[in-house]
Amino acid sequence: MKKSDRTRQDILDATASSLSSAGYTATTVKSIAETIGMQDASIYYHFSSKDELVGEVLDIGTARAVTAVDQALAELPDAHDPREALRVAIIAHAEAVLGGGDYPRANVRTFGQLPPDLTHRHRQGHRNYGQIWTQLIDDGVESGALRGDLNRSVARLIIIGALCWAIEWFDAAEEVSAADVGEHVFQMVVNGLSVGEHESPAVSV
Amino acid sequence: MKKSDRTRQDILDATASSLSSAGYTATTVKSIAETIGMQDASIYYHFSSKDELVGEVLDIGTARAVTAVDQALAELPDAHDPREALRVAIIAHAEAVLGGGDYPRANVRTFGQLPPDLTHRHRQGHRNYGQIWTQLIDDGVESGALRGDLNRSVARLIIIGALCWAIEWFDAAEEVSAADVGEHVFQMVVNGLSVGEHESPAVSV
DNA sequence: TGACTTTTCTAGTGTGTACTAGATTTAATC
DNA sequence: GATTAAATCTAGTACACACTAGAAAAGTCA
Repeated sequence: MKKSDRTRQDILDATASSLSSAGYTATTVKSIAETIGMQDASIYYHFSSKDELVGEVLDIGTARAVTAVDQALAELPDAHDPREALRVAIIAHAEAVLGGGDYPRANVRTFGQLPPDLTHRHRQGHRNYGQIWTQLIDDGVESGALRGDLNRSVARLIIIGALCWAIEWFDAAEEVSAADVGEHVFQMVVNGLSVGEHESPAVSV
Repeated sequence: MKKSDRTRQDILDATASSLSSAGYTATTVKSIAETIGMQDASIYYHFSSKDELVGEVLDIGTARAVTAVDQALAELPDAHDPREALRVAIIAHAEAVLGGGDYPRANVRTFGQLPPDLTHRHRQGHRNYGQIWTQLIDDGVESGALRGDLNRSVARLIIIGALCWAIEWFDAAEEVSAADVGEHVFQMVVNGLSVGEHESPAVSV
């Protein structure tokens, strides 16, 4: 029993690592097996198919990203500026996807390259994640802290998009931390959304 | 001579279409041939390999995006606000990639899924394109219209990233045009960058 | 029409992929 | 230490892929 769990975990880790750096197609069952010193056929003792294995990795990645953002929001003081909530969420997302482990990264990296079955399997998870951001933006607009003249759905997708795409250049950008990227996205995007005379928040200016 | 050119163009068009909707791996030589009613082997009379064909499609896509942005900037009045230049460039990019043909779209869609040879082949093209944006941001900062306290390189990548990622959700977003997406990115990102008391531009507020 | 060139097709090759079946080894239990 | 169960391996299948060779067809022009 023990052995199996350990091996299973090794397989998941190797898959997450490969997905996050090489993408879906280049992640072959054989390459995963080689990474952990096994024959490719042995993988099938633990997982019934490549896609079931990949699906499990992506599930873990989604869960970790959601947890990271939820936890960051939970640590806010009871009465807080809705902009601060957005800031905390953006930075938590950036740290989870860029600086965190391979699992959340695999999620973003393989987005748009997955076979239809897997895409469909994770649609609900993505919707749920998007819901967190919809709520944050709605709170901001309804409290008057954020502009209401823009399409909220488009605004949400632009924020998430800027963060997700960062995975394509983050590794090559030296001297910039994951939190830095989040801070930049917040500074650019939220100060753009924010209504009024810009009492620029502590961090900048 | 005529026949060959026509067929060649059909092959390029079919490849661009497939790349932009299905990605690199799912774009097979056979599927391209089927789209235009040929046998897969016949493709090789016109192109020596799949990657040469794909490379040519990507070259065309890059050229079209560059042309679109350059042209939009050229149409600005001689004396213009650097923010307006950024706005015009952002909208031109959005229209080229989202609303334009399959070629620029293929470029963005396959980013990160290409084999190393092709990635390397287009590195210079991407750098040149990035240079346009670097210049726009530098102009803005040096004229005092844009904040100088943020990392310009990160800012540039965030803007381009927000635009590129839009390809992943744009088709599903109804009632939003490519120009709308560009306008939203500008409103969010540039008003966040801009220094001072926000004389919100005509379009919004 | 007939000679010639251009273009496409038929029929394959070789390689890499996910996956399977059954033998073999390793580990746990009595 | 023998028996059983768990885990891995060896050896293969079937299929999709990019690509090739040479025959066939289509087009061109005297």
